Amino acid sequence: MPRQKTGTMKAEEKIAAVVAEMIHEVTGKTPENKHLALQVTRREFEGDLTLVVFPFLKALRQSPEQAAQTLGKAIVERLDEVSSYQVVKGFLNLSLSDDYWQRQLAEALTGEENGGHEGPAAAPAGKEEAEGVGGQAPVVVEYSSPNTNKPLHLGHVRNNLLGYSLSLLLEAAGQKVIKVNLVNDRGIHICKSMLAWMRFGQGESPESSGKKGDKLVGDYYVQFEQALRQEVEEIMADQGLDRDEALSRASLMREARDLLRRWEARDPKVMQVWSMMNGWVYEGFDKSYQRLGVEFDKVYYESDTYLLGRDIVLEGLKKGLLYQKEDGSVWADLGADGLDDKLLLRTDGTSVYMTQDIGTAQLRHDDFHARQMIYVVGNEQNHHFNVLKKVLHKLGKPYADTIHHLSYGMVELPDGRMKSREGTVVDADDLMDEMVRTARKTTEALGKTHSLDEKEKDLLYHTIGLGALKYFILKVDPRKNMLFNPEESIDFNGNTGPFIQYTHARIRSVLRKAGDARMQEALLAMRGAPIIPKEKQLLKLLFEYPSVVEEAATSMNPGRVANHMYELARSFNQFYHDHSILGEADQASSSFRLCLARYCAEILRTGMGLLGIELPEKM
RNA sequence: GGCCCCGUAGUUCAACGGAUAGAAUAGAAGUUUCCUAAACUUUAGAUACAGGUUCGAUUCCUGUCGGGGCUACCA
Repeated sequence: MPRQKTGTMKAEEKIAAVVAEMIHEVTGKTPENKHLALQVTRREFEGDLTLVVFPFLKALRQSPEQAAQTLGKAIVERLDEVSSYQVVKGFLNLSLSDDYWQRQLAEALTGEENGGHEGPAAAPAGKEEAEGVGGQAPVVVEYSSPNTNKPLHLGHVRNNLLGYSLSLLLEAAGQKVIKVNLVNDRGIHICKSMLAWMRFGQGESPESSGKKGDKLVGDYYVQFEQALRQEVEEIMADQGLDRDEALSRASLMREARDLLRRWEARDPKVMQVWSMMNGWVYEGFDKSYQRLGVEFDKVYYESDTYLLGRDIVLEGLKKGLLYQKEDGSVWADLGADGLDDKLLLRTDGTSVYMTQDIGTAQLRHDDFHARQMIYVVGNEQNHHFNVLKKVLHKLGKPYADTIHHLSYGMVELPDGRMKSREGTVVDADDLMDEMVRTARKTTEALGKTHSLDEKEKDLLYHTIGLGALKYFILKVDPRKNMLFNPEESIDFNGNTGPFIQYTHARIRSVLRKAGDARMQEALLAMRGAPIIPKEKQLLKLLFEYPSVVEEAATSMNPGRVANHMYELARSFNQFYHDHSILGEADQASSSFRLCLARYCAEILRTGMGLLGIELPEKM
């Protein structure tokens, strides 16, 4: 069901009400809400809204045709908004009057808000009560969650775009949203890049080398792994040991572990290198985030949360909620949940990944008392989050139930997943560079940049390139794995971001030509214009938008919005190809089309905005 | 081995249990004196397989086959 609007009642709700009433009159039963939901009539049939009558047949004791006829007749009689109905098999197709459509359009264009952006204030009054949550408890969305030993790659790109878009979607659906990042800034992998830098770096810095900070640190991590592999090979050859044994004897590995111990002991020298190198990485990340257009309200660092996690675990142990083995390691018994027991503190008392996440969850809960804590994390960690929830339950934390893992699929390459060992990792910055380069090439080839200065051009190419990338990724259902082929550049034609951007630019061009005065006139002058099929199709898509946003928010799937935006743009192009807006002789029709085009541009802008995609005025 | 996810045109993606399974791209053929041809039109092409549930299944259930993930005192 569409969200209840303050003020006017939508035709759909009135229709549903009439149907419910009719069914009740005849049968004495109240039909289920889900059966009263209307769907937009498919393109190939006449009508605007469709009611499926099959669910009512038993109660009404009528044939599909009869039932549809009865209901259709009653609806047309009782509601001015509905002008006619057609019955096709068990489907009742209702047509709304042209006048109703035009009133809706005028209202949409003059209202303060446009579709889907109602803001928290417009949320229905008893909503919080109904959910038993006091006030405006926010939703916390964690995304990005990078490690500080490697630059961002394509997988992070999907994660960041999803997390950011999801946050905007939830806000559009009336929630208060806090965007957070959790930086994994501690652990053996960080020590590896530190060690390599200390050994081989000779004081190299981003300034001295001109390298982006995250890249520089990533290079040392790679260098460590190479040096380590070489040392291990040598040990294996010289001493005839197997790989595991050789690994544990390798001096590099021992030094890295030693570094970790010194770090945990807060050795000032180690801390100094650590914070310096992390600083470089953050500078680099910030550049990438800025280019991607994502941001955070708060950043958590694992180095701040793992100790809290350890305290919580120790407390749980004291309370007897956890158990300790003879070697000193601490475990959660998850046998009752059908899972293996989970280690929470190692024999030497240090923390594991799970321990840190326990601390993070607690800290986050204390900070925001969120109604929901969403973690945008890859589906390879399904098990981890399952266990996390179970462990928190075991520890008696009620917020365990507020945790939701938005488990998204991997980005795969034609030969499978990215592997750093095989050098197939697609770097985020490189990818963005390439997108912008392609945007430049394509745009210049079309020769449409005369009127822009250099700065405007750069901005435009960035907008188009990033638009293509974001749309490419967000149009896919987050839960599914998706494929990226580095050999083929991401498309700019067809079902793509630039296609939608281009459609918007064309509309804006028409609107500029019309001018403000004519636009104002049009609002009043459009009444009485007959609506033709291609206009009707556009109207349907435009007014379907709010429910699409709602659906996208509840299903946490920005792809819903992306695909709707494409439908809308395509539908506009079809209309625009066949019919003139400003050249139309009939004043009412021309005005109506102008309004239609304007609303179309607005919905495209807000909808694409929810995907983090900007739409240029010209391109 | 166990658990989880996924199999839709050549390819990449759609489809609250609803009508004749939509698009894009690649292929073939067209459209520009006209508000931006990054557009529009036509054409051909798919639900892995076998059962079941029901008015109706790509969607839900069972089995088979195929792909991926997880199953660390890594993160």
